[in-house]
Amino acid sequence: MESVFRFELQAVCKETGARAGILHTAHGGVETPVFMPVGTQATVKGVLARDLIRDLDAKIVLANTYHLYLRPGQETIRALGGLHRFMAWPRAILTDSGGFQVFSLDSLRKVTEQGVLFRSHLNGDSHLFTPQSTIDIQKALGSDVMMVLDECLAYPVSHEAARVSMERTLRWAAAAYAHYRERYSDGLRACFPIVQGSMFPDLRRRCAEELLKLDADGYAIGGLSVGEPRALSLEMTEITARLLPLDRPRYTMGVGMPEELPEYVARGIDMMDCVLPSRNARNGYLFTSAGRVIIKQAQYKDDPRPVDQACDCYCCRNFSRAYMRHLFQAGEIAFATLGTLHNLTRYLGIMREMRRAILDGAFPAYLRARRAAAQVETQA
RNA sequence: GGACAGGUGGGUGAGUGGUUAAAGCCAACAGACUGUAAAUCUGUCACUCCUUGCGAGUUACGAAGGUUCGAAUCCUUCCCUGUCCA
Repeated sequence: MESVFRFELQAVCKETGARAGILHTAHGGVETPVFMPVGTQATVKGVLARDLIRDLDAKIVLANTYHLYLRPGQETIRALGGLHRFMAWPRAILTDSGGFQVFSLDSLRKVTEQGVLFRSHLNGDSHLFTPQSTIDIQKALGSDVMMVLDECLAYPVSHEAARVSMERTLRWAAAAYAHYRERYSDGLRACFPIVQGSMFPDLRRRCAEELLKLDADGYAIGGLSVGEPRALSLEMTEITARLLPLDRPRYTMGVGMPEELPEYVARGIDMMDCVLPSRNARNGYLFTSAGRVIIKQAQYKDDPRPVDQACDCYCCRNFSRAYMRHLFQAGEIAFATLGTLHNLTRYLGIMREMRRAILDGAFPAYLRARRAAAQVETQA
């Protein structure tokens, strides 16, 4: 029986290795390269699932195992028909394992060989997350793409500490994958292991090579955007991506700024996610084709122009910068909605441009143009 | 007319003799944010000067005087605000 989940590679840029494809899931196809909006708590903060579908036409979003396990609990979600039904999102969902919370909640957890012992950030209760339990939780949620539990390290760390951690992440990945194969590998969903190794090429290489033995549905590159210089994130991605199988999707976790997206795609990455478009929107930082707009700045007080004159999102079609600034200053909820809608439009628009360029064999020219534009913005 | 209570930096509001150019909050201004403990967080917020320093000077707690080494803080008078009584 052919698996519902599969990655269809449609085009590869000869010059850069950038790829265009379709990730077929039980909840629809996902054209790649893709940016996945982050919806940690079963909602992309600020926007409705309806907006994500009608306005943004997003095909896949993220949700988070740790957060949904703590509240409302995966059994509650399962009883209500699963995560897709729960959040009225009929399209694909990728769930992160909680590995990022090892990094972001570092003061509330303890890593052991067995797994990660978290003290709940909500009430202090202890919860042990194991490679197997995080897969069980993600299955209960009904995730289309499950992630194995990994240890996301902060930067910088010593080579030795990174090696010890990476080896443990490898053992966890093997355990999680065995569990997944045994119980849930029904072709309706996928499971991705995560390459770690901090900023050490030899560790990245070893980790990737070991994970290849799992013959996984796809591969993620984790442990980036944890405080390292941007060039290092790209370098680690490049080193790692080269080792990954051509016929499997590649996912760089937690990146990046809009001008960085083409750089990842140029290194053969198919999937990305980041909280920047949604979080920064709520904090008044809007991404535009002409650079950033920090909407609270006094210069926008009477500015009648849309946030981005080259954007046709609902926000830019209807509202001025002056209005957006007013909403932000007044603390109005509508600002978060409009700003997030705009920022995600920008991100998804960039991804669509890139996909088209790759399919048209025009990606190298696209990349050069984007790099030139980014150069100009940096100097401005 | 009388009795109380008050008048503090853009707003609010602490401070009731010295470590106070004056807490906190708000507003304003600027910055950060990268598999979301975030509609969050940080910085600036009287003026002038320089050798930019836990630097120097000036002005400032209704007004004007006074006491004191030293006053937003104590005293006197005046002005204003609120409440109550005539």
